[in-house]
Amino acid sequence: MKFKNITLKDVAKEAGVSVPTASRVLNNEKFVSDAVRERVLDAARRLNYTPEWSARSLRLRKTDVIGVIIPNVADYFFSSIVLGVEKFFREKGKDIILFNTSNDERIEERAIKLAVSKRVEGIILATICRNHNVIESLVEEFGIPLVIVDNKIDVKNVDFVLCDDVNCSFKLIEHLINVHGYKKIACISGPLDESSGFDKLLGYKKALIDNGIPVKEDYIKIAYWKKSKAYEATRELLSMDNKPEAIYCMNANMLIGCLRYLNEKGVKVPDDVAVLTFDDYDYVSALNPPVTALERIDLDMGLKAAELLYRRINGEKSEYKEIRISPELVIRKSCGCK
Amino acid sequence: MKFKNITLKDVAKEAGVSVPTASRVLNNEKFVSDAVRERVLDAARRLNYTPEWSARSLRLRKTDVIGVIIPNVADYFFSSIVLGVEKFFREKGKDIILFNTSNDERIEERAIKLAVSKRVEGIILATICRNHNVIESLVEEFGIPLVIVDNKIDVKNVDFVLCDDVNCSFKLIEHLINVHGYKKIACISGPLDESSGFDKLLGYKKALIDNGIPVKEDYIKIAYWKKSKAYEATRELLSMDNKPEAIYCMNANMLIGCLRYLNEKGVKVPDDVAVLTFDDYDYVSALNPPVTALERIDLDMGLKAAELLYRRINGEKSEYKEIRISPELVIRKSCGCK
DNA sequence: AACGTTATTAATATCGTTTTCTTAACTATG
DNA sequence: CATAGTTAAGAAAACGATATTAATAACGTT
Repeated sequence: MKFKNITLKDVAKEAGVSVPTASRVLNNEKFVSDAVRERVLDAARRLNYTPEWSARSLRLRKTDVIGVIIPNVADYFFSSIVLGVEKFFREKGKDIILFNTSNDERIEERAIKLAVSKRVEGIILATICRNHNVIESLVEEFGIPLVIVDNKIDVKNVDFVLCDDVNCSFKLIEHLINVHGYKKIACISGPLDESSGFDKLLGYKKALIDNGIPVKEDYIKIAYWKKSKAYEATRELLSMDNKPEAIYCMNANMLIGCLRYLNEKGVKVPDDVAVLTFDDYDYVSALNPPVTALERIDLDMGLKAAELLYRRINGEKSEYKEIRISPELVIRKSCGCK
Repeated sequence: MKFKNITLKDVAKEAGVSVPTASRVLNNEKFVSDAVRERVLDAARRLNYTPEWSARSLRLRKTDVIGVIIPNVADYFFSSIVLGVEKFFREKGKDIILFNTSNDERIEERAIKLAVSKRVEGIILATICRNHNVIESLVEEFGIPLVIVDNKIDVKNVDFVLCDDVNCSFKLIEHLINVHGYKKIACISGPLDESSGFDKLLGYKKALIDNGIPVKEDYIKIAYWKKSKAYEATRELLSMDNKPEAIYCMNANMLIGCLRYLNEKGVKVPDDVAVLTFDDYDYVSALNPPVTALERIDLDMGLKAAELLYRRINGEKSEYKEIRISPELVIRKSCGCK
């Protein structure tokens, strides 16, 4: 069943040349005669030769492998990032190996170390880590290029690809205030020790304050990006004496939790309460009513991160960047429009 | 910045032993004195040694890498499979490298060849390929264990992990007939040259026939798993003289397309038309009304496939299996229940 | 005391590449 | 025609690990 692998030696022998010559041909180097080149290529084709990558890696000290470390592949946001990264690097002839951290800080830490020990050429990381020492020391010590997506943390010598969370949140809330005249706006927020949560809340508050509406702490529910907690939060919000007129969900997961409760109780959107979400996914526009959101950026984010990483791998030495993507509003019916 | 990598030689020197001895210690082999073992481990720790995997692979002729080939990571169904596979194999100390085929047969073919040439130890494949020669010849020639998920194709010496599509479709339709008395049931189907599409249609037809309802070809729309085509199909169905009482979407993507049309036109579910879907994802239960579906199996599928593959990698020689997962109905309101 | 046995370590070969380093042959130049 | 320069190809070394084989030490047996 399993035959002996064809090596360069076999190809060389078949073509009647030395091994290094065969190597030179297959790597498209100069200084080989056309006759020999032809013979070697022909032999390689005939024998169906495929190079042994581990030998090549060993010699060349490069693996052509990229590490992608994310909290959850089965989350639309992250899997879209992975899609972009895979597409970009596949074309460049690099493989990506995937690490799923399950939102566990220790697993993330282990994943980073593992990736480094496997000599990946670069890492794209969607971090949930609060302890940045590991990251910092690995970057310092091994000099592996690192691009962090979605969350800003305090680490040097790293590129970031982020969403312009503050302004985006701001835009959503201003729409509610300016167009619909709402004043009682609640939000279901992510955790505040992640910049993507913190900044979104910042934008929310800024929009209120700029428009002379006092921030009401009761209207802010932290649901840690989770459906079940958002469900609970929605229940609490609707059982208040001073019910909000609108609920702003800071990601799509929490939107799902929120809508589950609303549908269960027969609360009408947007008549009884308006609903907004940050992320726009396919199903958001298929909801009844379709939900107002911001344009999708995950695909773009993956692509941008990949591009940046690629340039670093190829030795670009420029200042470390912090790219902010700024999606536009996608107005649908759940906010009360139309 | 980037220091010289620490090799086993350095460790050996530091510990004052030979290289092979250091190797034996780190691989937990017998025939080393406790004193030496301690010295080597200590040296390795002090120098922060990490093995060079390509060297190890070269010598051992094993890569500890699994290939996962799927049409689209950013599709919930497939990313959930990936999640299961990653979790399983991470624990076994194996990496997974991801190939996204973008639903393109040629890319899939290339991915398989690439995976093989990278000497992955096994492959998990969600295929859309109609030309099975490539698969067959690779399995034959290289003897790499292969587990195919979601679609049955005509290939020998391969394990399958599938959904019991015929019976599941049957269950859904029978529910519509028996409980709700519907007779005019349309379906939006996947392509029929994939078993997952063909078998679902088979179950649909069987349910009708077994209950004495003639199959009406006009009620069968092929939408190739796509949102846009499902949108179009829904439009066609609702513009028929003899409108269906219920629409059965064979996957969640097509459900989204279908619902988009229904919501846009203000068609009431389930009063004007009942709706069913095959796949159940988080958002399906957050829709208004929540949509009746079958239990999720994607996570389970990934795990099962990984287990099977792992056993093959470890040399299990038993008969090749065809595992069928059989999810139960999840009855919600979109079918007219409650 | 001589020998065999066993536990521990070292020396060497090997995996499949690519990178020097050489050497040979050919070309151009005066 | 001599000499330098260029092109083409091979020989040998290297990458970092492990497997195989050989060597040594310690020990018990007779």
